Amino acid sequence: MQKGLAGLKRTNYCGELTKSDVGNTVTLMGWAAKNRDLGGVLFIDLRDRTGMVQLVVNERAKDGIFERAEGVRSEYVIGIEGVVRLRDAETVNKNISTGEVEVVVNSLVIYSKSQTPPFYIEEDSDTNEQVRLKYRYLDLRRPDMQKNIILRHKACKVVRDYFDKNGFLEIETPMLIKSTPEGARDYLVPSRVHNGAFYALPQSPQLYKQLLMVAGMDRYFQIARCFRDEDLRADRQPEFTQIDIEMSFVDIDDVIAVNEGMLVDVFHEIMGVKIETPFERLPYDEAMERFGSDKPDTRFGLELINVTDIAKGCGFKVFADAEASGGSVRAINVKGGADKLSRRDLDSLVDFVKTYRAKGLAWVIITKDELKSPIAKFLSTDDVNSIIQRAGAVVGDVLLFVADKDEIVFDALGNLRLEIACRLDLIDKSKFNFLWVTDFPLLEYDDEQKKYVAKHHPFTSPKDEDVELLDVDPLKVRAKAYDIILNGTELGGGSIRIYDSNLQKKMFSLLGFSDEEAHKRFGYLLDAFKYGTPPHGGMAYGLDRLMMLLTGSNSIRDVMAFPKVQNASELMTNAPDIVDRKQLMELGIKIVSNE
RNA sequence: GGCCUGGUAGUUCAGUUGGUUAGAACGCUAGCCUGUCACGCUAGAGGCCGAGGGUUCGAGUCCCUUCCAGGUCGCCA
Repeated sequence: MQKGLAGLKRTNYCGELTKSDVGNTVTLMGWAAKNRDLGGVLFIDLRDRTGMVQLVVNERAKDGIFERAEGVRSEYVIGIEGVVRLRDAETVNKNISTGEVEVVVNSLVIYSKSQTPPFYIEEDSDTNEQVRLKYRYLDLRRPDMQKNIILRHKACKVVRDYFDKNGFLEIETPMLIKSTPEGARDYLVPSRVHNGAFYALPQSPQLYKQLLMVAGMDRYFQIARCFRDEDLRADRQPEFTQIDIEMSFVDIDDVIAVNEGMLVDVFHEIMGVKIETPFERLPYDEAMERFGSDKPDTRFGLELINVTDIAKGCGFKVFADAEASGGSVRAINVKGGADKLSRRDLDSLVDFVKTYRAKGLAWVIITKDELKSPIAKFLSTDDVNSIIQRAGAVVGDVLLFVADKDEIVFDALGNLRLEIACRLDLIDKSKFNFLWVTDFPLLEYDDEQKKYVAKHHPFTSPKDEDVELLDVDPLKVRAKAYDIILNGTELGGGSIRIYDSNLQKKMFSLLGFSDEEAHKRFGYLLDAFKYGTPPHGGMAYGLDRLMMLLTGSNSIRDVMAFPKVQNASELMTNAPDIVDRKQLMELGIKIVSNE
């Protein structure tokens, strides 16, 4: 039966005991990580959030302590009172922070016993994630998970302190909001009071933060939970956290400066890394041309080379056709690749680009006196020389070509570039390459829906000098949008917003909303804009992705306490689950089978 | 929805061409052990081989279906 703390009061944490505590009587509480029973003396490693310390019990100890200690198994929760003692030089354990001392136990209470845990509570567990997630409360006891969660807390604190210091107010926005069917799929919450009506969970606090600017709050931030009902990935969860920011009376440079300051603080406090500002800025078009990606990893080369003009006239139909249908032929030059990429490797790279809808990958190996390539016979000597010259290729290099629509060429080569860098170990892991990608297109054309869609979101302002193009050539209009990229990962993005209700109306109409529709969905925003709206703009970061980078994790799940698995369920609680008929009745909901 | 990888003891894995009673390590249980820290020694328990169906004299192994987990494409304004 439970017996409270049994008269003990904790005086110290396990991991914090040092030589300076020698001689002190301390009371410790925690989990028994290990019990080494040597017969006449036994050792227990006692663990808490801060680390571990070795307890010693001798068989001569009074009050049956030795017998009780012998019964202590892994993960029992115990409290002890004891005296800190210096270890003999030859028994010091250099592997733990408290290895120079140990605690001689004078009294011992077993607060709770533990079943044998399904996996070892240790650093670097190799246990299947399925098991770890089912017993997440045990997984979270492991030191590396505790470290991640603690670091996340610290990062949030740095962020809060930074924005506070810079005049931002932390303001909460609602979780039960109006659905906006634009963008990702919404999670819906049925209303009991309004039969047949639904709230949505926010995909982001976007409109509320803009309305806070209209409300004169001037500078807002929030560490906000967001929800998107889309398929999961290693770096995507259905609920995730954004560091969300909005500022009044600013343009791009102001927002960028504030955000660079935040990243400087975070990297200094959390990583002890001094990062240089201002960060490089790269226009979207250049990012795509050079790296085939709007979030380029600039820690290595392998830049894209456009050879469309040379390839269009060659005898290789695939190249000629790509040009003729408005696409392009582009290549990357793998320096010295002839020795590093076997024929088998090349074949696997062909398969690799196919996952990005490329129809194939042409390769050319440059040897001393000939080209080794399936397409060599289609290329004239002139063509070959021009390509080699443009690519700066020399003997031993391998050129890899994709020909298709630009979109596919960029996607395939952009990802191929990363794949090769990874395989050939070309990435300097010690680098932190921060980069702003700017001048995104405001709109994209969606072939399926046959209409324009917003690249960022419908509230993004066009660049001042491009506003006139809205009527003439909307796809040419560049946005006041910017993404922050670190080592090829998009940490966040933002934009300067439209603050003029007429421009906002025009934007909605370009996106194919009738006046009526725009009013129904976003009327409150358009109305608000009629009452004096400051120019404003902001930014949002994926906190989980940031923590993934800061902790060197491979998955976003390792920086979240209770993540969901790929089918969006939670293995510990088994959510989502069916609910009582009575609950559904109250909500006026009837389940219709999907089959 | 598509593609790829995996599922065998509590955990991590091995399991030959389809062939007797499915193995190892760690963990667990019991006993011994006074300086261990991956303690050691001795003994022992522990299996619906993800599930269902099929082929076969015989299936962990081959085939089909299905479930689960991971990665990824689509999707993610």
